[in-house]
Amino acid sequence: MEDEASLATRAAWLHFAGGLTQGEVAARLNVQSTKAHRLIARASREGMIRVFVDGDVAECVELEQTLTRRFGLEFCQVAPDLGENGLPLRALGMLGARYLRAALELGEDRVIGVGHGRTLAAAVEHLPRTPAQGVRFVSLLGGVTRKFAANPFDVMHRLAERTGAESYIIPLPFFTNSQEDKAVLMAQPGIRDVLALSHEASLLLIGIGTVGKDASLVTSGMVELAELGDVQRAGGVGEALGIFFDAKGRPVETELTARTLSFDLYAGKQRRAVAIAGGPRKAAAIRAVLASGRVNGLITDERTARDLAGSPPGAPARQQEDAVVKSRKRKLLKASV
Amino acid sequence: MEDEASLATRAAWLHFAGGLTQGEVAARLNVQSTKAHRLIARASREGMIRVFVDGDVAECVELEQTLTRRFGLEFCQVAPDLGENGLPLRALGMLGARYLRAALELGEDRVIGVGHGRTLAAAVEHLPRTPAQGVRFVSLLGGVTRKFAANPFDVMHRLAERTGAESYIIPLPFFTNSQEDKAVLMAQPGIRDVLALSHEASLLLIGIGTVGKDASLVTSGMVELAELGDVQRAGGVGEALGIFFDAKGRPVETELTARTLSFDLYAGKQRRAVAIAGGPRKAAAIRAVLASGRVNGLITDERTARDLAGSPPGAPARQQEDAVVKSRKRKLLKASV
DNA sequence: CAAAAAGATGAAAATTTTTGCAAACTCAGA
DNA sequence: TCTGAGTTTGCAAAAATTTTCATCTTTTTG
Repeated sequence: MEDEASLATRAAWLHFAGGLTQGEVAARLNVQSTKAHRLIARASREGMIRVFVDGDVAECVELEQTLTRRFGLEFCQVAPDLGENGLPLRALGMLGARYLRAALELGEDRVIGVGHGRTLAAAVEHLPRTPAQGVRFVSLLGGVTRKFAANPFDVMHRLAERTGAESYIIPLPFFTNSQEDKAVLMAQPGIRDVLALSHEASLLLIGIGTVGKDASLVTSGMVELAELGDVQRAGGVGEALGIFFDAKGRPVETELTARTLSFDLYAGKQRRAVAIAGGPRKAAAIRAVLASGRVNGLITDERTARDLAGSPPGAPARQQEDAVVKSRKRKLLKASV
Repeated sequence: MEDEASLATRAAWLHFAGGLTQGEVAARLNVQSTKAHRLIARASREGMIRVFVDGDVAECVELEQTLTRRFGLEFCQVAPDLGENGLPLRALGMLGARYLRAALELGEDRVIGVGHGRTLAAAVEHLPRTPAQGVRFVSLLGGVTRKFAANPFDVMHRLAERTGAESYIIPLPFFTNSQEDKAVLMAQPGIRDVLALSHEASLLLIGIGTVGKDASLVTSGMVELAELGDVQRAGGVGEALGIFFDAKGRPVETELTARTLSFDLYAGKQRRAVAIAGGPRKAAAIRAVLASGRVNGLITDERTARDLAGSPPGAPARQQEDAVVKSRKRKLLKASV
């Protein structure tokens, strides 16, 4: 077992780093070429191979500039369209991982706050092993869900595992049962420390949620649909770190607000807060959150970026034509990139 | 032109990040599949694709630990064997580039000193574009060679080009004709400044040379074979930054010493000095240099590491058998990893 | 302006990678 | 020791990739 994994790594190294043909790898390792293939496939499957594409795509760069200007951002990154259905998790995960990696290697941030959501999970998923002792990750919100869906603790754990950094979580529900509960829980010794730590974060990585009935807040069981209904009626369109914003970017106060257990985006100094978000139904939510001015960086995908930029009439149609992604089995790199 | 590069990036992104087949990429981009291939190949060739192999190769990790202990190093990295003939430039280049990149992104070193040699050249060759303004590279030795072979200036230039950093060279021979010449040359205004700068370096990247007749010092025409003979007779076995060391790590004084135009490893404070070296005939030289205690990091390849670790009797022989690497054209990833 | 050189293109061939499948193996439980 | 589910193997076919080569375009240069 152990031994085989090491062999798989070696095979992958020979193939990807050394550029040997799978046949050559096989010869070197004294195995059958199909076995070499399987070793390499295994290494890929287990996520040992990480690929980043660094160059610029003209259209995306343009969108980045447009969005930066339009929303007064400090920076913006747009991932080229991969034609994914539903959430563009792959594209976002990739870019998010690249950003996070750069931040880690730059080493300027000693404490990094982390939000919730499938998109953030995808970013961590794509992060290559990057040693970063001295950095501490801290969860910005309570993370107990009823159903399972990208368990936030897993995300934090994986982050710790990939970087060797310590990571602190808040083992409490995102939304408490009552305002009193919230006060009691927040006063717990362990919890207080984590909350205090989160205020030291110089970089916040956050997701953005919608308020529709397909919002992952609902599907993951964090909130009841009815509760979200209140928010919607009050004008809420987008959520970040448990705060709901209306279309103008103003926080919406509802009964939920008082019992939300999360980092207070409005407390303390303005920090570097980077949102990673995108997807067919997210544009309005993203607009709302950006309008709040509490977020100064955005990582999104090309289609969403186009939406946000105000979809110019003569937009290139060719992307759409055959947007149907053949659902064939995933290619080697596919699974792992 | 400009436009094509962008398209190439998009194609590469679709292929590597999205996992689309080259045919699918072609369809999406409305081009011929062979053109898609060429676009992707181009992106790879230009170093836009970064591949990380995350897993550890058990044997290499073990060797790293052994060497770190045995030579009292601060750190050691061992590249898995790629079965290269002659110098393992690819493996070393790869690991060297990774190290340099990490150092650049960490941004702690404002001045980085750079030595000579094909190995260092290979490391720079593999370095992806890594913006690093504010860093200055400085050549640690004179670099005029008689014949051409990995012209040191080219290395420095490429380093500058890849990183956007300034780089300073010493446009003089490595070995001057006489001791008097050396004094005169070193007093030149421009030269003095560069030498002064090199003393500010907090990180030194150096190569290690042998003293045999195939030493690249000889083949590149920097030294006459006869001159090296003197060194050998005096017990010299390895060279680093123009200083020759005997098997115990003591510097060897010869006639050559007095007219060597290079950074003085013995001057000033001990710095972080990392040697990148490996290859079939280098073990003795590396031992000598490490024994001097002037170097505290080593990046080498698996075979050399095994040599250095004292080649245990029952070492795996299978690696050796078919070490012949077919000299076929490079695979896509090959060029870029 | 025309010839030469350099570069891009697409069809087809050669090579490499990936998958399907049946035989061989492993190993816990009867 | 035998049995059967679950793996692992290796062959061969299928799919994808890379290279080759002949042709066509563009650029350079005399």
